[in-house]
Amino acid sequence: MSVGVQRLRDEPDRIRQGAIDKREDPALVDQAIEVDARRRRLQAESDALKAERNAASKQVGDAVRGGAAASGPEVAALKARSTAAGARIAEIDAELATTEQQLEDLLLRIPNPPDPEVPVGGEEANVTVLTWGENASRVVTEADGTTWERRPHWEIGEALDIIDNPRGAKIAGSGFPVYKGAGSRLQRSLISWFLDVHTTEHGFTEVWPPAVVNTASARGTGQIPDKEDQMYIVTRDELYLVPTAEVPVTNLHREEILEADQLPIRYCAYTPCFRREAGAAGKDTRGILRVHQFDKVEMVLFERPEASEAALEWMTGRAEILLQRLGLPYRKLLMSTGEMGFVQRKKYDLEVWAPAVERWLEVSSCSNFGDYQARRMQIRYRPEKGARPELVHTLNGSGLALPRVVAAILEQYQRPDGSVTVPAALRPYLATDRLGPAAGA
RNA sequence: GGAGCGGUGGCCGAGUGGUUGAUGGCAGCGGUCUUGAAAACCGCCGGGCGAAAGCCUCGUGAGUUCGAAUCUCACCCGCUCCGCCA
Repeated sequence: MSVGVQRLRDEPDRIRQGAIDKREDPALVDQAIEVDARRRRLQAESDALKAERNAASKQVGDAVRGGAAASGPEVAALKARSTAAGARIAEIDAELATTEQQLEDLLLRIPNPPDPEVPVGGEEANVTVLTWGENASRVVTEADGTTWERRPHWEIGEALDIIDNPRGAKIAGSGFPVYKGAGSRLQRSLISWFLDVHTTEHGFTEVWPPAVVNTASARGTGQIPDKEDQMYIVTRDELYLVPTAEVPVTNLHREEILEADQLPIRYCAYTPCFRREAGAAGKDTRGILRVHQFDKVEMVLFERPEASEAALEWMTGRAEILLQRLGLPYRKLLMSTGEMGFVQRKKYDLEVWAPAVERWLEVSSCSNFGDYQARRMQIRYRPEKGARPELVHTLNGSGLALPRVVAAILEQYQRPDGSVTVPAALRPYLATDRLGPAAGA
């Protein structure tokens, strides 16, 4: 129930190649085709027997109403026919059920084939589509020839008393930072500004969803079973803390049939994001680059199939605009088949330059899922009035994730004295043009 | 947490064992009429599998029966009242 049996029959080669390029097992494709054929054979057999049983049952009713004795031999014979068919049906349906389960299991393990434009390979195959802005250097040379060195964001955060990791660790655990004073206000400002730009300039509808979802929703976006290890689970109430707003917002239209004139639907939503980061122990332990709880504004699109390709470019552009207006140099990467996830068809990552740690930091990931997610969630639309429903295409992208944007700001806008200039776009929100001890943090 | 009521097609809403996949209304689509529109009238009008015949689907799952939307059991969800909390 992910790649679609119809497509499996229509273009097995493309799906097989897609699996190879994504470094998954192409043999599953052939197994699935085989199981599908068996499933259809059993289905036909079951249907024929059911037709037989239904006919016999109907005759029982007709005979009794026609005056035959309910306990007479004529009725008894009909009943026997129906019962016999019923017994066979039970056997075949049992086999059918296991076959269907097998097929579903196989389909769930076949990845969404990448878009033809996606470069084949691993990390080395990622294509830098563009770079924007001039990367600042760690060592700054002033006009008078003096030099100073940028300090990493965690030092600045501590020095300005706006990020408190140790106390976060005390009250919740490591990876749960506390933002304080101007740091807290910076969070609010970024969230508000992102949402304001998306809603007032880009036509998104703002959504404020729950920060937990139920099992069905977690399954809908593929969080379970695929990424279950990454999620915090409230077992007592069978709830999952959202790892991204994508999960609740995409599920908004789960199992719905939309009208064509509703599309495209464009949502933006802020939520805190909770991630266990299992298996990432030891990576990026300093600062706020990799944490268990962070804040993010997400864009979620529901599009007509023919529009999704252009929509990915458009949506990625909306995220880029935010970085440009913050004045943060960044690069845009077209991710290779090996780097992109199981369910994506095409994915761009946006990375900002953090000049003190001299690293590119991923702040946005924008993907087109084609109909893959929609199939799993049964999100459909009617191309024309009265036409049969078809699956929509879904897309989503960060616009943007906060911690690394904050880190980049603290490094990029740093001054020799350790204070930080507020990017012009945020000044109306922060009500100051400088973060520093003197700014009343 | 306790008590009660309820979950039927895009929506409202009939239907308590036998041509009911489901009466009726609204919405929608096509047509007649009209300069055009409205009104009126006629027709169409849930979804899935399947090449088709046909099969499945009335919250979900199991059961009773020759046969279930209709009966039984379990579960899920919603609403109302009480309690609790803000």
